Amino acid sequence: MATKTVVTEKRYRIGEFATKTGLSGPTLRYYEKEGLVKPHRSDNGLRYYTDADASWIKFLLHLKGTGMTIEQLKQYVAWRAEGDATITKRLQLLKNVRRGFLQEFEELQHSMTILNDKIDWYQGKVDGHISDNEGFANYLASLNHEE
Amino acid sequence: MATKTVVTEKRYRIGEFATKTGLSGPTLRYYEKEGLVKPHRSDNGLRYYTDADASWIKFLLHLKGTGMTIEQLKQYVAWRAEGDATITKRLQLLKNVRRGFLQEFEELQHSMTILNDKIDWYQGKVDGHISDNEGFANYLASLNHEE
DNA sequence: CTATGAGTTAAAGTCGACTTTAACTAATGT
DNA sequence: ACATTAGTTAAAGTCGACTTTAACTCATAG
Repeated sequence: MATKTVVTEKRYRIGEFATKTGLSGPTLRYYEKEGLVKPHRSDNGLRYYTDADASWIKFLLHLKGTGMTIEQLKQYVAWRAEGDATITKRLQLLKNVRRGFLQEFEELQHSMTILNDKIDWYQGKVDGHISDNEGFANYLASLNHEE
Repeated sequence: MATKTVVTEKRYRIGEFATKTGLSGPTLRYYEKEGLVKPHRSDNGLRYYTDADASWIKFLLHLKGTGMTIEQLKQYVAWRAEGDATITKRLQLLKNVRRGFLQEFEELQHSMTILNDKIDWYQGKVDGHISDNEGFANYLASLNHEE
């Protein structure tokens, strides 16, 4: 009789998983304490994570990247655990997050413009294109940005 | 002999200036303590700010918005106080800030894509376009984003 | 001229998001 | 077997960026 081979999903212990996700071990434990991720335990009591857990963490980090706080993520995860009944709540939460994010995004673009102008101005001074005593306000006025 | 009228710049006391800049009084004092802004004093000892101070604060807030920390702003301000000898240093600092900011910007855009996809997925579930048991991973795969 | 609302200072407190410490147990290479 | 290296917990500490408190003084309308 041939040996039966059970294909088991890869198990990552916390150290390897930390490397994989770019988080630290303590941060993973912290996220777990906050209920954001639920690793599994091997028979010996050590945590292990799977590739599915990695996808989940990545998704969470993207949400976090859009400005969601840990508290908001906890709310989202709590609703998710409640099942389909909370789908509209989750959708609403994500839409609110997107609204805030878009707003922030516009401000970022404006700041980027200002930063670029300032860099150009300094570059001009360094390269001698801008007279020694032309101020930045002056220079800005010479561009056509609204403020 | 006609009365001489000296046109004086408007003076904002801290409360009015806080409203004008969107910062709080304590925050303005904090920034002052960190050397980011130097308000003036009237004869009675109260702080006052001018429109030029407001422009300066706005500029600082834009830099802050691009990800500069208070410490970096302090460095920038310190160099600025040293005069033209530090222009290349300041230019270099701002360019570094821009590099980091652009990098962050790309990550933000990616997160935005994920957030949008997730919202679309929820919307699909709510509207019934997506079958009850199609997971997000599945849905993502049906789009053509790289990850 | 006095009540009420700003403004003053220095110092302590808060908050979010981790990080570090301490005191342990488990796994692994030689 | 033993020395490293990795993992375990709960609790305390850190850090950046403010915010709050306390104990004052100053400004101004009635």
